[in-house]
Amino acid sequence: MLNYVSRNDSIREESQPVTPERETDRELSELERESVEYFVSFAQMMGFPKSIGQIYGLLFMSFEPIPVDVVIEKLGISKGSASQGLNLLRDLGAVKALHRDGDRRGFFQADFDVTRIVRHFLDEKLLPRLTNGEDRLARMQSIAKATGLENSVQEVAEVRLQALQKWQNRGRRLLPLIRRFFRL
Amino acid sequence: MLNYVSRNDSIREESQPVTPERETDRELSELERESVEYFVSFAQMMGFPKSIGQIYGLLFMSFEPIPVDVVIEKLGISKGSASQGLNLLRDLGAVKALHRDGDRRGFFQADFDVTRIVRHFLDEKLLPRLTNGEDRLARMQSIAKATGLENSVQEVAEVRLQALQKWQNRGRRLLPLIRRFFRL
DNA sequence: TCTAAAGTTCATTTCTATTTGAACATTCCG
DNA sequence: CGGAATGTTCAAATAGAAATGAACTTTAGA
Repeated sequence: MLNYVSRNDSIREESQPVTPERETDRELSELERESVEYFVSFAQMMGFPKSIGQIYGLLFMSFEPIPVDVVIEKLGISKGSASQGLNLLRDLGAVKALHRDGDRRGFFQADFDVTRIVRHFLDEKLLPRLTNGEDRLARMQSIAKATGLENSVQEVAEVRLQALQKWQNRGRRLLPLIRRFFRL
Repeated sequence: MLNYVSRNDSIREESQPVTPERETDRELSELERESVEYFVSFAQMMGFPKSIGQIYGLLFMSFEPIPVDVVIEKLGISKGSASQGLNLLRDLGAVKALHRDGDRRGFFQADFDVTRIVRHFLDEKLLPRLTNGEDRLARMQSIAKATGLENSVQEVAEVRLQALQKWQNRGRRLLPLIRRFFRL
């Protein structure tokens, strides 16, 4: 949390005790640690990698925007993970990129509304699976109807596919229900 | 599909043309292949390993109960996977174990009602995560209230945690909604 | 223009979940 | 019993996902 000033190591030559850059600023506070764990679990539920949850969890509990290098140090993750993770989060709209005058680094701030993340999950993860299931089911139904199967077998297959269809339909109808429920 | 007779290789000495054990019986029919893929996808959505989906998919489209060795041959999976997978499915109630007189092998049959699988998902996968989230959130709230934080920081933290609480609550209320929707 | 900081990319490594298969246990039947 | 068929277990192999980090590109400002 708090204040991440650009560290122009070159200028400050072991002089003033200017906000002496306490070691703890580079470590997670108890609150940050809990937030990180909370969102790691959440991210995994949504099918995102751990690092995404870590980054969002950190930003969520950060009092002000954080530059990438601080994200890296605090979470102990690599430059690559941080860069990719932040870009993904930005694309999801879960995180906003800002910049500050006199600082070349990009800063990031969490969007505290998880709406976009949930919507992305529904649209990009759940919906495709549902659709995929519908396609496959339709294909099975046409195979079952096609000639070439014993009558008894065909009948059994059709009964089962019908039962499956019922569930598939329920799943499909659940989606808008969830959307309405979460108002998104 | 069809007829899996105990193969007592010892007795049938290259004599009668008794249901000549066509090669195709050991391979997946088109319908079975689709069913397997369908349930592999479904299983993965529910957080189960692929093999669970394969096995269930095969049994779902099988006209009659199948013995373990046929599951192994048709799916090309190992004895271990088949054994463990079938036991898990049996524990979930997704599959029923039977035995046939004059055959030492155990036979398995799919329960065509996916209710149990979905219920297991809700109870064992979703609910624990929700509860875990609630615990962590409560912990964060008590940390935030505790002394030791700047007033401004504390206030910001509390506002954010409140927003999070709102989502956590929604998630919690969604669960019974889903249950009602699926009638389980 | 040149340099160093910042950021990106992606082949390689690391980590984790799943599967395998061989050893072991059990059961059925001669 | 004896032993073959069946089923279980779990250490080790494998595959797939994610993270790393070094090479590369871009940018700012001296």
